[in-house]
Amino acid sequence: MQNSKVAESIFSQHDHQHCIDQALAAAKELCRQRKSRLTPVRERVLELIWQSHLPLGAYQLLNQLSQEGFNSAPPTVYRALDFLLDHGLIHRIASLNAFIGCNCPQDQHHGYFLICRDCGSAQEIEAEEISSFLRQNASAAGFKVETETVELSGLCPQCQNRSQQDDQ
Amino acid sequence: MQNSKVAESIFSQHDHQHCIDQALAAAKELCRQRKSRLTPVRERVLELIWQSHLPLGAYQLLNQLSQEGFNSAPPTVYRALDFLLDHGLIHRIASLNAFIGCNCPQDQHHGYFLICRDCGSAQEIEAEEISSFLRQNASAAGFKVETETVELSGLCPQCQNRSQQDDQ
DNA sequence: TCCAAAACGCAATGTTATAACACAATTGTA
DNA sequence: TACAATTGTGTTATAACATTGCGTTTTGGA
Ligand SMILES: [Zn+2]
Ligand SMILES: [Zn+2]
Ligand SMILES: [Zn+2]
Ligand SMILES: [Zn+2]
Repeated sequence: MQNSKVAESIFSQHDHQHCIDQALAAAKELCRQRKSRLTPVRERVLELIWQSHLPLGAYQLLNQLSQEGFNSAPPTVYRALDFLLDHGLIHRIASLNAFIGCNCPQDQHHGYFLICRDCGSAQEIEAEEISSFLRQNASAAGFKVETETVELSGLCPQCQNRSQQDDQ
Repeated sequence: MQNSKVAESIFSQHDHQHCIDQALAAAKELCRQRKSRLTPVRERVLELIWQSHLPLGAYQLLNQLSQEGFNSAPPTVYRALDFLLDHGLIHRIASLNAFIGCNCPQDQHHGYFLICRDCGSAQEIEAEEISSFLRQNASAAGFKVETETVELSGLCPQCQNRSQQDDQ
């Protein structure tokens, strides 16, 4: 965790093609290093997930895949998602049953998310402090944490402004 | 949040009948105050949820209800669950698609959970520090938190001991 | 007693995820 | 290159979770 990208807000306008390019490049490099195969389906699913910062459901991905001539049965997309999850290239958002790209797949980590209920965007936020804080709380109960699900839903800066304007 | 019950670990052996009695009594009192109707289905669903500290899925509840002569279609149990959720008598655990009783429904709060992957028990943990910490982190990104999903999965004290013994 | 709102019964359907098994592609090895 | 083992994919079916719509019953209050 922690490179300069992480701090950038995805809620504001930004060069999203850069997000995509970087994610795809990182994925290819990672798979090369690990001698894992980023097959066409897997790569395409990752691209589809990165088309925006909106978490996508498996069946949304499935629809898009099938329109592109890929085979379109649930196992196809779930297998691709499993692969991407295993390699940390995406995260699953439990409260939405949806999947989102990870912008720092190099280092193993849990995903912590800010999810806007209005525009739907999900931003992954910095982890170390949160993780240590939560683990500290858990260990007070003698509990050994293995996986962490932290998903905060609410309003992003943009949508707060928008709803204020609407009030007027 | 915050009465003496909260700190007690549900992972160790305890007088669980006391948990049940207290939860049911609190529910009745709360509904009385709010002039809400804790109907037979709703009460029975709450009892079923409290039969242990294992989060239960809607269809597990449905099976048990039907064996008791209650109507057994999904909407029945989901409506009861919605009622109980609305009144804070239970929490939904997103990472499990399951429901668990709340031991302090008096005050409105989010549920933070320690979930043992071995025995399946889920313990709700104290909230205020976690909540303020998370909100602080979120507000640094200009994000306004409304709902919080915090679910830590791992090994409870008991199951840590057990797996150590198994290793020998 | 009558009414409106709340709760419930019921059937169908929608959504998310996995099981099981056959076949194809890839990789490492002799 | 042959060939076995592994890994990935196609396909069908089904499990698991959740909601919609509509009509009937119950309930509490005017
Ligand atoms: Zn972007
Ligand atoms: Zn937003
Ligand atoms: Zn108990
Ligand atoms: Zn346990």
